[in-house]
Order: sequence, then C-alpha cells, then structure tokens
Amino acid sequence: MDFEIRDSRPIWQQLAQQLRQRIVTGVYPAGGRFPPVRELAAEAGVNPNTMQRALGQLEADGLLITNRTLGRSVTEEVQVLEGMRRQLAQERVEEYFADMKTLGYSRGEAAALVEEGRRGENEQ
Amino acid sequence: MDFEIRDSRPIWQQLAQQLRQRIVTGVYPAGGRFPPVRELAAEAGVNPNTMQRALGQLEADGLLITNRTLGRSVTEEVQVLEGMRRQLAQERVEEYFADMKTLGYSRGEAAALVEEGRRGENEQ
DNA sequence: GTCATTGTATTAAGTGATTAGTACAGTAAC
DNA sequence: GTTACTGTACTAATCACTTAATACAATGAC
Repeated sequence: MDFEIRDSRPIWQQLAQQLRQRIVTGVYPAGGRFPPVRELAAEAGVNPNTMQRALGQLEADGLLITNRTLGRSVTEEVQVLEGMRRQLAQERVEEYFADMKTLGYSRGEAAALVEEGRRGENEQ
Repeated sequence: MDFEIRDSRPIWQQLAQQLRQRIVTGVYPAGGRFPPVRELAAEAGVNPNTMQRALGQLEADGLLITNRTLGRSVTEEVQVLEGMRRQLAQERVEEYFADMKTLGYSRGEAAALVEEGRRGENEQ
C-alpha cells in the first residue's frame, strides 16, 4: 500500500489523509510504535519537512503521541481510533450527498445510484 | 448560488467544477448565451485570467462553444449535457466507494451508510 | 563516553498558482 | 467612423508549497 500523490492539493494534506486512513484501519496498531519521519518521507518520496507537516495534523487529531526523543506511537485509546473512523466515514457520506445535490440529484436518487453500484460488484 | 473557494486545490479547477455543475443542471440553458469572462470573474472575485483557465476546461469538455468575438454559448446538444451529468454522478459514486474502501468499509457497508443517511433527511 | 537515532528548527532556493495591469483584434450598435 | 464589448495574450510581481541542506538536543545501545 504505497502513498499516492496525484491531487493538486498540497502534498502534506494528502499524506495526512492517507496516514489517517492507515491508522484508523489498524495498519499501524493502537499503542504501537509509529515509523520515524525520515523513514516515512523516504517511503513517500518527499522531503522530511513535508512529512513532518503531515504528522503534525495527526497529532492534532489525537491519533499520534510524540515523545520528542523517543519517536512517535499510535494512541492506545481505541475508542478514539474507532470514533475517528466513523467520523471520517460519516463525512464521506455527507460529502457524497452534497456533491450529488449540486448535480441535481435528491438524497433518494443519490442513494439509489449507490445501491446500483453495490450490486454491480464488478468494480474492484 | 455563489462560487465557493475553500479547497486548497487550484482555484480555476474549483471554478471549472462549479461551472460544469451549473451547466449540466440547466442554470445556463442549452444553446443559450454564456456570461462573459470578465463578468464571471467579477462574480467569483477572481482574476479574469483565472476564470479564463476554468472556461478552457469546459470547452475541452464540449460544454461550451466559443466565438472569439461574439462570446460563448452553451452547447445545443442536450445529450452531451445529460451524458456529462450522468458521467459526473457515476464518478462520484465510484469515488465514494473508493474512499470508503480506504476506511475499511465494503461496498455493502458503504451502501448501508448511505441508506441510513437517506432516511435521516434532517440534513439539508 | 561514543554512536546512531529520534523529533525539531532553520535558511535558502525553486516551482506553480494567482493576481495585477495592459494590450490587441474582431464584432455589434449607433 | 466611433464606441463598447468580446475573447485572448502577455509580462511582472506575489504568495504558498516544496525541496535541499544543515544543525541541535535528548535518548538508547554498546
């Protein structure tokens, strides 16, 4: 699962989003050690400064704990992790409705299109 | 319905998206006159150059016709408009599934959350 | 103590987006 | 012809993002 930089949004924001996803889905387990900035920067192919900015976001979210000289670790509070996962999911749902509304689709029509997409499992 | 610049994506991309939505939803009717660059730029509070770049996208989409000295007009081909509207909607659906997958939700779970959101019509 | 690793901070430079300002050519109205 | 409006083009300046290259202090391993 590599980092993907494709948007025209700032790289550090994209990194923050992808790291947030990794954390709430358990790629980096609760309470476990978190990779050092330099290592993540190398993996993503970006400057350590850029990665650091992304990590700052995750600390603000309460997902990461920083011990200045000991490195970072994922929070042990699993309810924080699960809460963040649900919150992110809920935000996606509302974003979806909002986007579809600008295209002239009601919530009912938007839901129907998703249901269609669910049945056509052909997409990966 | 004002323009909204909030993302960290380039402004002209956000403008293009919002104008595309206006066109496919009939805010600017098929075959009708399209507002001049300077007017749209003033409405959005951006530089005419920036708005022009956005309009270039819509021409590439085939939504706008440009007569260099006569101004622009919306395409008369309504099937192009409706096709674009459906295509955009379909893209949103797949984006939604893709985003939810990164959060660990299957297509079925993602559809269920949308169905929940549909029933809670409280959100506008 | 020595060394490597950690997060963090700093400065300088490069890049792309955006703005500001101006200009030009073609068309319509008068 | 004159005027106003159209899309378009160009240059210079500004700003945020990003990179590069360091440097520092604290910790653990040896």
